[in-house]
Amino acid sequence: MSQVGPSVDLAVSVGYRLKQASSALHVAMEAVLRPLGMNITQYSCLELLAQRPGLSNAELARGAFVTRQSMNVLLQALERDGSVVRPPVAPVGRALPAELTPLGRERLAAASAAVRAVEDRMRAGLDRAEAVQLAALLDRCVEGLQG
Amino acid sequence: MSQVGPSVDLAVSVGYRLKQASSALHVAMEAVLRPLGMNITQYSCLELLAQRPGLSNAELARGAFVTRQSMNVLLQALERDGSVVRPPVAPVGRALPAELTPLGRERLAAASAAVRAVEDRMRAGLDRAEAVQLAALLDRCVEGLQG
DNA sequence: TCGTGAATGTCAGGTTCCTGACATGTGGAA
DNA sequence: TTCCACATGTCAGGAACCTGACATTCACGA
Repeated sequence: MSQVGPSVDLAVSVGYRLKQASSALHVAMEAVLRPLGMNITQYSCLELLAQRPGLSNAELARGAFVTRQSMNVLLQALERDGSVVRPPVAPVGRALPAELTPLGRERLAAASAAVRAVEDRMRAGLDRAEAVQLAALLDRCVEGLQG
Repeated sequence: MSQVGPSVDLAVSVGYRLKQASSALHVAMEAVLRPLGMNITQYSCLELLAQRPGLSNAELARGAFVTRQSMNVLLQALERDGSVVRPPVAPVGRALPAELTPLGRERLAAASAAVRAVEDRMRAGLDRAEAVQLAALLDRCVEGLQG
């Protein structure tokens, strides 16, 4: 009984579950970040910069799964409010390595705690082994879609 | 060595993998639906109607993880091109039960085959048991986030 | 040496989705 | 009955993201 009609059976579709889980995570993250005056993409950008200082706009865009253009306007906003700094001229090529400011680190700390709480809630029904396995399965899905 | 700093470790974050997988699926689905002149949300709407005829605008919105307002403009477009019909007056309450037309079913058939191919590609590296388990784990994540 | 391709930053325009708001219809509680 | 909470459909305005395009910079090969 794999498939009766021409349709994708949403009740057992991995893709549908994926979208559902992603949507729920999106909503939950927006809910906890809004009181902090922060966006999901803004948070992603700051988090990426905390773990890999010096990332360029294009690299940040790939890491946050948005286009260079979207990340660029976001970075300009983060520069304006003093969370991020970029050199006025590129040290090599055209890439401008971005860095967190102390203010950026401070804003990230609050956001990161809130997001970690959300992630913990998401994994509440999973033990450690299951969480690891879920991550591995998702990785293989990405490989299948990209490779 | 669970966590050294205040940050969420993206390299092992389930949430990050989830966003990555969802993004890859989104890109892949858009790529196969674009030649058919169709949107992801449009496809979701038609697929939902195929499996549960008579769904209202609000119910379709919840099923496709968008707002009523977004689904409404989408439904109006699908009505204009003749894929969907809604009664001019609500049979009960304010809900207008939507139905697929033969044209809508036809357009869905092509889209559904394309999407199924994408989903198969996503599960290429997973055996049947792993796919079932992935779906179950994602379900538990949703429960954790919503409950 | 030169030119070709790839990657980057950036600007402009358009599309999609969301938030806020309002009117309408239903069902239960006072 | 009457009132109030809730759900639905719909309109208007704004925020976020994307596509298309262009100039600049580097690496590689003819």
